[in-house]
Amino acid sequence: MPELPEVETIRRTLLQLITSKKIQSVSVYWPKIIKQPHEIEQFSDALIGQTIQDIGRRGKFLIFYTDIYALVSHLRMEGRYTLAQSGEAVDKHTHVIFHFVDGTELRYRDVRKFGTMHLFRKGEEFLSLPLSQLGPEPLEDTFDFIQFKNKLASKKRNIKTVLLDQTVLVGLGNIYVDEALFKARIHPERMAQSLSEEEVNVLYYSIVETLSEAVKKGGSTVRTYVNSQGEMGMFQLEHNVYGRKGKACKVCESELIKTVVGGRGTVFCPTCQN
DNA sequence: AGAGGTTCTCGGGCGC
DNA sequence: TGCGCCCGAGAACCTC
Repeated sequence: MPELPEVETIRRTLLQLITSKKIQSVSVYWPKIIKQPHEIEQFSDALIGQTIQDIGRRGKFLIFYTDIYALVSHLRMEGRYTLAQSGEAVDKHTHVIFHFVDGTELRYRDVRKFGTMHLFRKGEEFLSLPLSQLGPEPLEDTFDFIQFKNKLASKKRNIKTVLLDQTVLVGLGNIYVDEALFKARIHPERMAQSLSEEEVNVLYYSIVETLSEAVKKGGSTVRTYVNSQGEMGMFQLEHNVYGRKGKACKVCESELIKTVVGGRGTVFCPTCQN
């Protein structure tokens, strides 16, 4: 599910909704979501009495900062957060609930149960997995063109697969990688190291523009995703290729093709992207 | 029926 | 043979 724009939208929404709230207790109904600490009771007990101070984001990870902890949360395919009143019916796909002292609660719902949570002492969250190996943030100054170019030159894989590798850069998933490659007019199966400097340059700016534009629009709404207030993102209206298999390319009218690249469904324009 | 927005692990193959 | 890297497959789940 959420890629960088959706996670950023969720971060901003949740920040408004739960900052300064104090946790009274934590319920975990599907322990496998919690990857650290291994003992679920330690996870729940540690958070009792903690107050939400801030919410950060690193790539597709949300980071909830409390007084002394950093809770790192990945939504994978279908994870969702909602704020509810205690006492409201809990549906069967809700796996973790953070109960606040004010009678509201933050619920984590995840139909496929792929999402993960790791609890660290604040300051230690970047020292080990899952955050320790991540590449640069494409919307920050740390996304350096020269480094990006050198990284691509060292890879012997197709460009789509390389861009999905979160150690190369963070934030791109299956939707935005197809969109960025379309914008850059690059075929998803091109070998990364075969790209000219000019092509890498166009790709670099295509990634930045695609993601920042999507953040501005509140992300995409695809199937099950809505933000934490139940609002839908609007960027899907602007998709040029994702979800448009068989439709006409908005630039040249050619029929968009769907294939599999690196095991992922991939839509592109056979005329514009080569 | 099988694909789906994600990422981790594992085993095989290759080059040095 | 050993090591490192790369790649693809499979797994973690459920819904339509």
